Amino acid sequence: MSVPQLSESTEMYLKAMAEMGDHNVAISRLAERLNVTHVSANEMMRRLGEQGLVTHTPYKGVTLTKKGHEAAANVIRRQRLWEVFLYEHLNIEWAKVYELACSLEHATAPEVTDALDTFLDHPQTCPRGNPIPDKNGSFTQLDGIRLNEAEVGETVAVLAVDATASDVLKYLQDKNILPGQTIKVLEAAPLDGPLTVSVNGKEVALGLLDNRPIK
Amino acid sequence: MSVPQLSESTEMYLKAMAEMGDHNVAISRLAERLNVTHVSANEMMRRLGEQGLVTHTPYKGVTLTKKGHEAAANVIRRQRLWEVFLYEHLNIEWAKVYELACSLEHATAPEVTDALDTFLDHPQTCPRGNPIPDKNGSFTQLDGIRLNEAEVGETVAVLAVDATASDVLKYLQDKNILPGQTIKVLEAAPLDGPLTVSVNGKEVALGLLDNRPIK
DNA sequence: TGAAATAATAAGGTCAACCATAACATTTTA
DNA sequence: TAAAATGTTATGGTTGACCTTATTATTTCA
Repeated sequence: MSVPQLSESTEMYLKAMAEMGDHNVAISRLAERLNVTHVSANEMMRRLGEQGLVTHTPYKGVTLTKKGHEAAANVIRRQRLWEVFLYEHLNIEWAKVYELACSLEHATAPEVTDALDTFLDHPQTCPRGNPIPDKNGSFTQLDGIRLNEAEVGETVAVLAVDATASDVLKYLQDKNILPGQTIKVLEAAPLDGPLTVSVNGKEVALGLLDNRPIK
Repeated sequence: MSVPQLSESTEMYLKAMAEMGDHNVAISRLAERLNVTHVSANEMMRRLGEQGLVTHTPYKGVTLTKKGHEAAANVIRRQRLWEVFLYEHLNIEWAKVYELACSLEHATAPEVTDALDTFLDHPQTCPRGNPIPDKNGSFTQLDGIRLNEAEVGETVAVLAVDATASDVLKYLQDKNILPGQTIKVLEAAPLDGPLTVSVNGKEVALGLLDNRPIK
């Protein structure tokens, strides 16, 4: 009770936008990710526009305003802190943590967020390897490359995983493609096709470009 | 996301009913406690009745069914576990814990509840002294008396506090009327009027009958 | 026992966030 | 450059949980 100043729905849209690059996000991509129709997403963008959270340039996509970006960083902060708690302290499996933390984030008052941050000793990244914004919403930027940018034959360490869909996370968990893991790129199918990588001596196919490794 | 099978609103009604005695709860009391009109509460009771969660005997009040009682116990379990976490581990002040935990409870998946219970080492009571239902919804019953049932002149230990309203909790916190505290009943105004008690050598007036001490 | 208090129900309205269908505008690409 | 793809807007509908106002039913108590 009493927590939300922005609705859960609004927070989900803002978070999705931030996770999708913040700038000129196609409304149809947003709709896909949030599992709503593009008409609903359009409507919602109009509302968020009225609230000064996003700007919409027709046919070019939506962009977070400063205010929107701050709100999004705050949501992401809450979520990633919960991810750390669920993973490190409650021992919940890696692939489930994102989704379970997502529910909690919307119900978390600022003082709980801050106390949690203290309790966790100010973690820098979530279990997926992504940075946790600080109280003011500043992110430290990861300096890695996308997995599809790695050379064939190159061995890289997984820095972070962008994926949020639970089936993708489950797949990565099963194949042991987790932050810290070393993997070797064996083959890249043409036209940005699937990559074949080697993990712990096993070959794994990755159709998704959802990993961000560092050399 | 994805957590709730019962809506937040439904959970709040069920919890309130359980906290108010479970049996023949006057809909108008319920409405007061939840800050909705009695018409809305009536409507909602009709819906919960259709879902088999409550039975309504007109002019007699509403009663939780077995199913409703189980659901309520589950909500209370989640809330009280969060209360323990917020109080013991995040060091959030006693008077705020109830309300902050209330937000979290609705966003908590069963596996998170169970993992939290394990993390907290299966606590028996919340910071307000009330028992935490187990996984199956069984409560251990407190054996105390209500403060207004104590004799004038009697010294009692506070077993638990029933209050949930944040201003009441704040008052009790300020006056140090917390579980474990020893207090002496100095005077009882007639007609269930306010009690005067002594706490740490200070006199405190209690108009509310919202404490449950044990001899 | 009859008036006052309390409880229940009816009727109609709001609001956020969704939906579908359809028309129209712009951009991409073949 | 025209057709296909993509994006936008309009219209009307749904659902849950509220609201107000008003009427009717029951219980309580003086």
